Amino acid sequence: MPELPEVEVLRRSLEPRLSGRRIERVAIHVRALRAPLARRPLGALAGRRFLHLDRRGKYLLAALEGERTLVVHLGMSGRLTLVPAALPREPHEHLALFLDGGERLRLRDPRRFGLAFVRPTAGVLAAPPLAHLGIEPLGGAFSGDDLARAARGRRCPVKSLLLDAGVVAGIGNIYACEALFRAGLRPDRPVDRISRPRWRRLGETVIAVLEEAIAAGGTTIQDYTDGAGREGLFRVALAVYGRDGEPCPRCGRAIRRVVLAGRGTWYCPGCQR
DNA sequence: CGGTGGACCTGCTGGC
DNA sequence: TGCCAGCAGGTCCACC
Repeated sequence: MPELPEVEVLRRSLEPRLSGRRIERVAIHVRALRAPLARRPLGALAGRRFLHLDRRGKYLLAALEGERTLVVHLGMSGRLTLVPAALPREPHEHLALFLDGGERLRLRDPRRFGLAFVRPTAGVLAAPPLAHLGIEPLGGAFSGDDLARAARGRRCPVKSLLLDAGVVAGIGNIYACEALFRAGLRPDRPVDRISRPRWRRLGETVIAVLEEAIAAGGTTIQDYTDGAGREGLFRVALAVYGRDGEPCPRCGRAIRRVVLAGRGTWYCPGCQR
């Protein structure tokens, strides 16, 4: 569900409400998400205060006192919200951190593709599964040149390159489709048939679409909300994603849906070559 | 080695 | 109305 913009909006919404707060109790209600929920390390978070929230790709990193970091990945359907502690537990609420001040941070995830685990703060970025992540597209260091470099020796469709977290971290299906539309590139164009200027343009559209989505509060299709339960508004700005049969906002031709590498893929056959 | 397809889960929607 | 197929924002792993 959530891609980089949604995780970043979540981070911004939770950071001021979490930092300095103390975890009083940890409740675990399910054995495993995508990986088992380790009871002991999660339970050992009790008594610690939140220091700050960071993000790496689609991972949310909550640094706590005592050199512990809680890492959360929302998978497809995960939702992390801060609610009153007395609010009844909802279905699929798998993990809850009860905080001082009478609130709880809860993780709901119907499909259980998410992750939640604890690591020593010092090594969290260097250890799996974060270690292999590629460049941060919004860090200021990213450009289309990074994509061109990663494409060397490969022949996969350009959309697969954008979705490869080892190349760029945080782009998912929605923003891959939207960036390719804005760059005028067909999703199935092989990466060995893209010119340097085209790569640069794609790099720029990736940054622009991610930044605009963050400014709009992310994209809500079904599940996504920020930490306060607010939905994202970027859905109305989507040009192609989920719009098969609708007219292209630029040329009016019907948006087409195909399946590429197992994922639904939307593009305009007129504008994207 | 790179690339694809299936597996992992639940829930919603649309067609019959 | 009810049922079932298909599809969903992600990632990993087996296989060619």
